[in-house]
Amino acid sequence: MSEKPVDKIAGIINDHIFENYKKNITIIWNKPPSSNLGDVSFPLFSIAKNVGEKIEVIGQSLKSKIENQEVVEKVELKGGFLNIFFNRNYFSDKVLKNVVKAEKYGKSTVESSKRVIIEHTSSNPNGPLHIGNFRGSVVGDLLARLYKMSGAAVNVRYYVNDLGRQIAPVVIGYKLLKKNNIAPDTKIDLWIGKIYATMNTLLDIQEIKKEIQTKTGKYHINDDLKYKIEPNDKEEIENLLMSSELDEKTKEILLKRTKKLFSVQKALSSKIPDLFNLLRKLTEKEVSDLSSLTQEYIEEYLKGENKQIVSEYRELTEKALSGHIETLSRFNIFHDDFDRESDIAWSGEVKEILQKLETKQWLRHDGRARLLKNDEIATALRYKEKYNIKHEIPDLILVNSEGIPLYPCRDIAYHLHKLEKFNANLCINVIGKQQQSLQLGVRLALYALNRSDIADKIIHFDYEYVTLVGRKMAGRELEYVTPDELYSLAKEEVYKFLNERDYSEEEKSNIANIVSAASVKISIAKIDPNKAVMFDVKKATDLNENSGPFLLYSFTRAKNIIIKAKEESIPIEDIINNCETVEISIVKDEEWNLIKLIEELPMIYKRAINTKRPDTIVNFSFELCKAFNKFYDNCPVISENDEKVRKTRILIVQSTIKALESLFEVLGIDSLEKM
RNA sequence: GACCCUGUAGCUCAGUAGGAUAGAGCACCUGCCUCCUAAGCAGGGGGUCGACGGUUCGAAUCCGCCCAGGGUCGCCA
Repeated sequence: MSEKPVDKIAGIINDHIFENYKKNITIIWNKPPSSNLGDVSFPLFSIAKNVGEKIEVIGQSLKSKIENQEVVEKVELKGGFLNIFFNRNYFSDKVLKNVVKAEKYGKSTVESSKRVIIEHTSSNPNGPLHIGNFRGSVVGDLLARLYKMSGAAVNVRYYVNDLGRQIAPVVIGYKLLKKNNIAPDTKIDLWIGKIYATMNTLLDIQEIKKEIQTKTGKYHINDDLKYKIEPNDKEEIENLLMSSELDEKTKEILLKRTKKLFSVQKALSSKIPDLFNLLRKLTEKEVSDLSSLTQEYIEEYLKGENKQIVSEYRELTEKALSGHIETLSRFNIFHDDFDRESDIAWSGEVKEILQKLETKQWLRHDGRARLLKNDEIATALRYKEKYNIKHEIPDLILVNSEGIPLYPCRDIAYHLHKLEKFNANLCINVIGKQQQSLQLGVRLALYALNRSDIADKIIHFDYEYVTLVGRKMAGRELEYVTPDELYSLAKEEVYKFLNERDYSEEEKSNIANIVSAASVKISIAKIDPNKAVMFDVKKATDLNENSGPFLLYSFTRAKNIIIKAKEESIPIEDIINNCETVEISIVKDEEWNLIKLIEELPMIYKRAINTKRPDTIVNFSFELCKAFNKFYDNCPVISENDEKVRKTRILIVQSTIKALESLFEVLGIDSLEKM
């Protein structure tokens, strides 16, 4: 349809008001609460008030203007609303034939002027993806697909934070295992996650023991127990601290840390006893001082000159990343480019940036540390004014007191060339909400560097984190749920259905893969990213609770009608290819409601992009499927005797298929003909 | 203390450029497979939209003030 009927009517109202009252007002419309009130309605209150006319009078004159439109069946004036009923056959004729003939329904050029970078996932390469950062993957993927559907050029990037301090012990642990010919007993990133938890715990134990020794001067560390807290260790430390001369606050902190470490150690030695003990023994045997070795690794990798260490780091992070990629691909989530934080650190850009900032009045020195006075930048360069920020903005720490540049420096450099490389006019960073102030800091730093042009193109698309029912996620204690886990749990559920069906093993496996992926992905995608979610594994893998399988099932039902119709020798291809000649005949509400929804799809895409709410796509898909299932139950296609009605229904089914294919593409889920 | 987000049915969540009787799914009851796959459909119960004020023809939606939960706030990312 070249112009939406609603817009056309709104236009008529607008013209009428302008002609008679010389006023230009925005016309709003909405869906009546019940379909027997009409298909669309225009509230007249504000219009009447605006032009100083009685609602009845303006309503009547608009009614007579509108009711002679071809697409309009009748107009009713009720309770201050102008209610429009469309001519169902006329409206459906336009919609169905347009959709059926479309190469890809919903594909548009609305955003074709945009070149969009979407950065998402960007999880630290020291363990598996868990549902927290996977939420970002899902949201980012939907956004990317949405922009593509709307004609934008899209570049999806993954920022690999391989410089994190906590990665060094993992590299060391991984090397120890490799040297001793211990092979992974599970998916590589999961295995790395275990090493991460273990090595960082060992490191912490060593460090706290050292600290207590220095501070109290009395504690003696048994060399064999450098990396372990025994129950009597714990008692000794507690007694020592209580009787020591240290101030209360220090005592309290040290005590708390000791307790925490003891419980983490306990958790690990019960969850992964073999690996934990093995790594502890290897560390004791082969690493004299884990703490200083870690420091050496961190420093060397930041410099990037020690080939040996660089290659060890690269091997480990590459492996972890390969696990992420494998996981993501199960859910049809792909990246175009991977950028390593270390590459940026080695490039010299950070130095340049710091030098440039050094010349500005906003850089504050504090010993060797460098801080950016963000509040002053935001005021002086009118950032506050532009984005309506009224509160104070905290400083951004660029360099720590040891003179080491921190993460934001690299992120500033990254943004500078990321946008230029792709010639992007929009950059959406899908990053957890915790980084809100950090991300703002980076944009302000760009302002300070006279690159407000770049900063203004960056959007921090923040999403809330995921918590587990009854517990917190904690990588260090191996307390997390992975998308891989959900995927296999969902698969078990799917097989419960499939085992009652007479499909081949190959078919079953294919169906199980697609349904499980959709189930997990949709269960995450359907929630507003702004909402912190309490994640319940049982619910997430309950197929009745989730809309993913429901969407897929609706599609198979639609497809099946077409397949069956062909078997019954109904000339489907012919009807579809020559749909112009079909005389549309709508006889049931279920047909009509479905068609109205199909017509809305392009608008839904537009709105999802404008409001940056990819979750609305899921809700719309669900509504559409619901309407289709009602149609399915009430409107037989193949056995329908009236030829016009039958052909109309075939076009309705085909349009539904087209709409769902489009939606599935945006959601990144595969479709099935059988399930 | 400052800032951001959230609070809607027993549970999980939609609905916010102000609109008519606040909606789904799950769970709980009741029906429907001689009929295109029942992973479906039909029906039922269940709500002071966190509280109180304000703005107006009209508020879950906008404003103010509270309350509760989560997050961030100088060297981790």
